[in-house]
Amino acid sequence: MATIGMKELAKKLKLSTATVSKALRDSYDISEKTKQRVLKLAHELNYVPNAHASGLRGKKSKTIAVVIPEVADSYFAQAINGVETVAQKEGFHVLVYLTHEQVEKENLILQELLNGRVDGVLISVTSQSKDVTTIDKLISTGIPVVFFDRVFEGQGNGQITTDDFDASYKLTVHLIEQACKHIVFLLFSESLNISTQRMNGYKRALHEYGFNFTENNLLICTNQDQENKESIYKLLARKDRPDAIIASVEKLIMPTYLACMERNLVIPGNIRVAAFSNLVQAEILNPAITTITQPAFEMGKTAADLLLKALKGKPIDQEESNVVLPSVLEIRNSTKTPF
Amino acid sequence: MATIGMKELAKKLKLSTATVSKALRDSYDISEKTKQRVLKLAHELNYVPNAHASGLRGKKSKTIAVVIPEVADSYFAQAINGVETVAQKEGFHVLVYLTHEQVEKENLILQELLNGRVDGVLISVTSQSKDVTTIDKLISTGIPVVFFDRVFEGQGNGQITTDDFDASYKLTVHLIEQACKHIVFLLFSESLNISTQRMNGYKRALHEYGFNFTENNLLICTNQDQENKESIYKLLARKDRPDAIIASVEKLIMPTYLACMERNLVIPGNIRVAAFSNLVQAEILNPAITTITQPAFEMGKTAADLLLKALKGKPIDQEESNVVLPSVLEIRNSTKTPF
DNA sequence: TTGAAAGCGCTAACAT
DNA sequence: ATGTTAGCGCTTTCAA
Repeated sequence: MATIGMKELAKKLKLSTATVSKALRDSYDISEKTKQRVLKLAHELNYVPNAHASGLRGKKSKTIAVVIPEVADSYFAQAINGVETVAQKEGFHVLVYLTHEQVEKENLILQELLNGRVDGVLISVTSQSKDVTTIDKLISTGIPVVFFDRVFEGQGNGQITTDDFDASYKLTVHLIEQACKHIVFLLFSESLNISTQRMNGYKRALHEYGFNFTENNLLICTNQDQENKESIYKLLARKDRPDAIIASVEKLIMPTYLACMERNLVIPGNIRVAAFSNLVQAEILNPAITTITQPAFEMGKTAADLLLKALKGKPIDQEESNVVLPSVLEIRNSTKTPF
Repeated sequence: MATIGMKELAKKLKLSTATVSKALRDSYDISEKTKQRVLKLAHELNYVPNAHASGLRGKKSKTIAVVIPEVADSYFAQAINGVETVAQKEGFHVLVYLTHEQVEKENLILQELLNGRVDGVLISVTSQSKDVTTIDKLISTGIPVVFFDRVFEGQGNGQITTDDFDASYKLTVHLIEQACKHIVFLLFSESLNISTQRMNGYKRALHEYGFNFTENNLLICTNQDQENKESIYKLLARKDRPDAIIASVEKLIMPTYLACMERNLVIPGNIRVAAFSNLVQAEILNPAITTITQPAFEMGKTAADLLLKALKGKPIDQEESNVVLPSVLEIRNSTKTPF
């Protein structure tokens, strides 16, 4: 049993496919009566237009791609949710592609999108991404690209980010106010804008409060949990052991907590810990962790809205294409000075 | 600058599109030399075949849909990862649809997939889903449907599940061995197979150990976090307050922990808590929570493998289409008898 | 070994 | 207000 197509629909109605097509798209030059007839039967027979045919014909696929490093991260999971909400409302389909933090994969994926599969792209780049040629190619092909969170400055048709610098600054100040004297920043990538923004906010706070910033203030992490845990474990044995750690991305929370446990260091008694994270369970961690929480859902929503607006050919002013949403510093027990 | 199409490619090579097409698909009746020439230029010019054209022509879209209740849940995030891994390897694209636990949405989504947009469907149904007509329609249209985790017994082209009954039984026995006398099971849905399986394993253990099962052993939860928290909060004030709680799905962990905190009940001192959850951070919760962890990634992978196999028209035997993977009971502090 | 041509299902320009 | 028809880009007979 195949699905019904427009031709059969037309035949049953004793109309031409053209009329049916127009009726379905609510064209002005079809009589109300005919429209009703068509709509009714289409509904009854569960007519669904063939996506490839309309895609081929109309050069529109009603599909967008979301290209992200991974799904198993609260931020991205929540962001996808936001994207999906908008897409569903507007009748768009969402293709999800995971780069697994590999630039090469990212590039292959973007290449594949060059030929009509999607109308637009939402992307949060890899920690090593630098090259914009494929993205430029997409755009010059007429496929708008909107960045969110991990953006390339000044690229694409829009950028949705958070105030990483400020948030990081505030968090660092908070730690300093909790009497921390040696805060180590766990850096995730040296090229990612979010990483440098976060690092710079941290540096700025250090500077303002008269602390020196040296290489010892930074621990460069990778995408390997085990590796990270070992580096942090070693970090905790340094003679100038830090009295606070800032995990610049969510995935660094686990290795940090575990390393502390293994070293028998109590958080926050012996060491304070804070993280950039959207983890829903932040409050019930042991101890509850102070976080900078991004409006992830909102960001996904905003990015999708912007993309769809671009797809509709609506004019987009500078302000709209460059949105910076505020993160929230949620202070919890992991950074509170115990008495 | 538009993207290059096969026609231009053919012209530049002084060949017909037919030859180019065959060369690209490595057809037997094209000379090796021509194939090389075609492949070379195609690569140089970044030729990407138009997805809609091939989709329309060949009735194959190289796309599968993953229909799930939500992404912001460790299980689903990990499962998508598994699906994506297989899809990427096989050159398939993945459309993700969220039902937000609403049957109506689920149905609309499935309806939309009836017409060629995807070659196959992976689904984990809504907590209220009961009707299989759309799924049957998909299958009879030639679009295979594979269920994972939240399945309809005996439906579709395959089912990937875990040993929920056994896992739940084991967990309950564990609690009983920890001297728990009044274990309450937080039920998420009354119709979902995973829910009933989990509940039945629990009941069985109670029974075997000589405990009565009454309505008081069950707390029916919803999809509303706040609502759930309140029910649990009330539960904790009953004269026969439970000495253990089993959260049958991950999202019930937060309300449970929070309710306990608000009632000043210490886990596991005053009450023990365990959950079905794939939360990566289980170990660093306060306290570390005992979980039944499903092989989520593996399940996604297995489901995708099965679906692709069906798409390739390979024969699938009963055993293959009905996979039950083992969950793991990870005992942590939340259920340990304190001394 | 290569090419000509039909057609996948739909849309839109152009008749009627 | 409705119908005819061409064509989107590709694949696949079938003929050369």
